[in-house]
Amino acid sequence: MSENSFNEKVKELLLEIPIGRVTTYGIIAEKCGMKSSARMVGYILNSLKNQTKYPCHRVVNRFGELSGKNHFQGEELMQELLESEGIEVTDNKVKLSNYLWNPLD
DNA sequence: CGGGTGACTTTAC
DNA sequence: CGTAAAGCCACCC
Repeated sequence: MSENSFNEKVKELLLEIPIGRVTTYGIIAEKCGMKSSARMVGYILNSLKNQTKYPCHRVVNRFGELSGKNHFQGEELMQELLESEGIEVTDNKVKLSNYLWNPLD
């Protein structure tokens, strides 16, 4: 019995994201075996946003936009966290070409 | 069981 | 990366 496999897998994957890197909902979804349901990733992250244990701020949409920043505790908290890790945030988004993390890495 | 919603993605134009 | 439409799945009423 794998419990809430999806939820659990997302948590594990979040903890595997290296500092100074970001990933997308689609990648997480696919890595958890539900690539068709990237929406669920954001939905689950919403449950983890209050838990500082998980780096929810390192998850962006496919264009690198901070789609979840509005759902964070502070309005600019997500960007501040990313910048504190060395990630440059411009126009409310990051450069996936430079910061995107691939689980295979 | 059905309808609405959401931190998304893909395809088409 | 513009808009529009469809797919997707958990959760709530």
